[in-house]
Amino acid sequence: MVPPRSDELQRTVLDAAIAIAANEGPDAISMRDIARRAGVSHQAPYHHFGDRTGIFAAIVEEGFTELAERLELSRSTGASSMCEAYVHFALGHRGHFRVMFRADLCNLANYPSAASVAEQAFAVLINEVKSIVGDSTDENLIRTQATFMWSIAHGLATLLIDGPLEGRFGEFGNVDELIRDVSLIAARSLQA
Amino acid sequence: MVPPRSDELQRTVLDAAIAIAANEGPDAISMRDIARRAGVSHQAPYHHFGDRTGIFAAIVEEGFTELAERLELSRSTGASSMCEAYVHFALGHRGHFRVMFRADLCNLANYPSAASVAEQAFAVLINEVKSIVGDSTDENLIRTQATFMWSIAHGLATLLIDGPLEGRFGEFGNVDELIRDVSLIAARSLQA
DNA sequence: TTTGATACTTGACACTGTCTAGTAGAAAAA
DNA sequence: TTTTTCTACTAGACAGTGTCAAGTATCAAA
Repeated sequence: MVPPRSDELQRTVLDAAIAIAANEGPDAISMRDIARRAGVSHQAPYHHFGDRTGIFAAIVEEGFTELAERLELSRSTGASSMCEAYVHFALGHRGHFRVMFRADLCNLANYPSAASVAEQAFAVLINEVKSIVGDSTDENLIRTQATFMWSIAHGLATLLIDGPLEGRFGEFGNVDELIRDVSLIAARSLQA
Repeated sequence: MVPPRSDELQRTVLDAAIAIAANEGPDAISMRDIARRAGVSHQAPYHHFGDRTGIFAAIVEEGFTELAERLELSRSTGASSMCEAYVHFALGHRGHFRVMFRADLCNLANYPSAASVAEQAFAVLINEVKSIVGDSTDENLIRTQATFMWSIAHGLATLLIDGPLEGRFGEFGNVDELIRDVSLIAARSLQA
């Protein structure tokens, strides 16, 4: 077996795992299979990630880091575009998204830095809701509104990725348009 | 090994699988482990379910059957209570719900009866939206509204089950109240 | 009495994650 | 310059998994 002896094995393994998660789901990820494709021994990936859940933690961390960035960027253009940003991130990073919310794959309590960036992404969302309904509003109302907004974005993303929406309304037409329209309804009801 | 020689093995296996899916996630389901606990050989469950995906198909079918019933029952009391019914079903049947939307676990194309009841549940939802916004409304608008309603219910259910909502707003208080409030906002924006 | 179906059992296979114990090469310390 | 230490791997073994193939005991129908 030829050792590639390169520090990029970590990245190679991670990218392979993300691609498999996107196409076949996270459970189809096999450490040995990835090692085989990378041309290294079956134990090489363990050096970089500890164990299988270490790979999932790395994916979660990378995913939430980018999600937080995207949400932050969309803040200036209002709640509707933040919702759109959430859904578009999910569609563009299926591999990450499929892992990020699967608590059974990886206990974030064991990976503090991953848990921290997840926390950060949620904070952006809640701050946006606060800036719309007013920071001084009843705590309970803010909770309700934030949950509403998050549910819409998360639900639409999940349904689009998992497939039950596909082919259910004729030939489906323009997905981006559907995302925009749903996001607009959500943002409108937030103001009211 | 003592053969229980009872037709109830199928039910025993199914219940064990559902319980494991609810507590540790569907991927923790092990055919051999379930067989061991049921006191039968490692191949006994295969007689009833064909292979591992057969168990998932059975869970999907049972889940969508009950979900369709619950949604149908809630129709008389409006869109808000249908949304509540969806979320409460998910919380009360975590094992089923966790499997029902995981396309990677089981290709429904191979299990027509499961696919059929799933289709039926979605139809109830869409019919309700039609009866609210008006059957003659623009096809595209109905699609948007139905997607909106489904996303809210599905998103809230998923977030509650997967845990990211828990402990994020103080001690969380009354979950039923949160579900009702979010459902009310959603139903209100549907009318507008 | 034979046949056939049902509900299992047993054994084997390839594959998995992970534990343990190495090793080749480069950098740091003596 | 030699020795030590660290990094990035390799190699072998183990228990556990889903699944294929080939049995067997029980019972109803022909």
